[in-house]
Amino acid sequence: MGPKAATAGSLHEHVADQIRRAIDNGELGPGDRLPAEGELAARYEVSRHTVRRALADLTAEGLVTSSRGRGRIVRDDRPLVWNASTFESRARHREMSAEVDQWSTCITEQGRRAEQEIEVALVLPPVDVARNLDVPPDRSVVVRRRLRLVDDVPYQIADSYFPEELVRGTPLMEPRDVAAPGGVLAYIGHPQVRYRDEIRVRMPAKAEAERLELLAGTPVAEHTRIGYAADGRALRVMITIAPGDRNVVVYEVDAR
Amino acid sequence: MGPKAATAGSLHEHVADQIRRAIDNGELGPGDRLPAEGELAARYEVSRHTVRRALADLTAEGLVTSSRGRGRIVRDDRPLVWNASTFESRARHREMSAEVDQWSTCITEQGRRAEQEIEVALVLPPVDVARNLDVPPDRSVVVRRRLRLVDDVPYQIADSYFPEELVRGTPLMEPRDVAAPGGVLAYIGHPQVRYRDEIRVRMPAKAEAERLELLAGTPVAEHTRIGYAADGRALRVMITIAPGDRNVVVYEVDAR
DNA sequence: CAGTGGTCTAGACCACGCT
DNA sequence: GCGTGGTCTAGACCACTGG
Repeated sequence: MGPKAATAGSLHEHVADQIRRAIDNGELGPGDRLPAEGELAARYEVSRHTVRRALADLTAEGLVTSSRGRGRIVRDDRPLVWNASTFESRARHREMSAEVDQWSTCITEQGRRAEQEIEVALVLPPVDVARNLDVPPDRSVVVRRRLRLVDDVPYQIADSYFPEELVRGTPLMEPRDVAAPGGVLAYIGHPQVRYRDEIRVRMPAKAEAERLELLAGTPVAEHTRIGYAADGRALRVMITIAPGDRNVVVYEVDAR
Repeated sequence: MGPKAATAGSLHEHVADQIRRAIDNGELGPGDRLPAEGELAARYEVSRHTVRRALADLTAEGLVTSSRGRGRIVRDDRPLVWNASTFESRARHREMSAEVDQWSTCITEQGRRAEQEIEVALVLPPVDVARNLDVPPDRSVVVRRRLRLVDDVPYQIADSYFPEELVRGTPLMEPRDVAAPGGVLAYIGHPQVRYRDEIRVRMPAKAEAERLELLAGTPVAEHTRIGYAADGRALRVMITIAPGDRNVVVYEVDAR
């Protein structure tokens, strides 16, 4: 027969549609194993390459995963909730113990185990950070880089940038968990009274995907929080990379 | 030579890395055309299939686009801002003309042209909607489906679900723009005083990708807003699908 | 060791955009 | 009509997983 007609109702699309349908209507549930490539090729009477193309598309859509030797399975994503509107609020600080940080509390409340890998450095700020922090781009800033883990699975990357003079000699320069009544910035004399959050959605860079151990077809939210003092000065820029398969971001808003 | 060594430093990864680097350091800027597949195959001394694999990965990462006959070009994404915290706030309603709706205003302020295609229907609610709206899953609800366009480009899908008894006989049953001082729900006697927003990040379903004319490798934010009355009753569930290449979601938060 | 997915080649034809 | 990407086959070997 030779090569088939192409484009619109292409063979690989047909194969992908069949499998997608099986997943949508529950024939194939989360965790189930897909038939092997060879079997699918036989079933639909196409070459193995065509089956692989269909499966590659489904993988890019985030529906299935593959691993060598083990086969392909339907993904099972049940993200945890991250309440960005109460996170770091002063009300929340008041009702919480001063000993544990906000992040750990948020996760522990959902019955999971939280952990952070922390690293502190003095760096030249990325251009976006310099602009938002209102410092010259050639002026070093302090960055606290955290990899947050839940039950030993990477969950978020969260990098906080501070003007150097603000945090020099404070506990924020130490690469470990810090917590204080009312929040650490308030504790060192610079309470944040207002935030601006910007949320972008994109595919991860290669380095991010590796650090977070992301499967193919997993997008991330890039959540930027700029914290301001009462006089309008920017105190901190926090950039959180939150994989879509592990995070739901929540805001509770008053319709004032 | 035959088939090469595989996996870690695979050939297609090498090719992809080279091109990625050229994009990162500006050798290839947004809008620039990539060399043809054949030329890349020759340059890196691999088969065309291997080049295609590398380019497919870059496409899935959202870095490049392709179209038949025209070649591949580096993507240029400059998203518009959507301020979800002031959107629909009563303060915002007060300062706005009662004649135009919030969405159009938000876009017009950024110097662009907004448009909506609206459709109203009576449907059985999706399970999530039924739960959030606190109605039985077999009880019909009213849905207002909107496709929002900016300069004729699809920008968001926004579907609002209402309990039927709430909107029967009101302007909300009509498939056209509605606006009223203080917001339409307030106008018909059910002001929203509080919202809960949930933001999920995922790859689009096939139908969504087609409706929004998304390029491969474009993730979406699924933004669910549940509006509550003063007595705690849920009045409305709005589900917005916002493509990552066209949207930045913003929240302004008081650190009360 | 058998079975699965991962990588790669060589070669063919089709559909589209542009000139 | 030429050049581009899109689809497809047939066949080969490699690497990992699990019994």
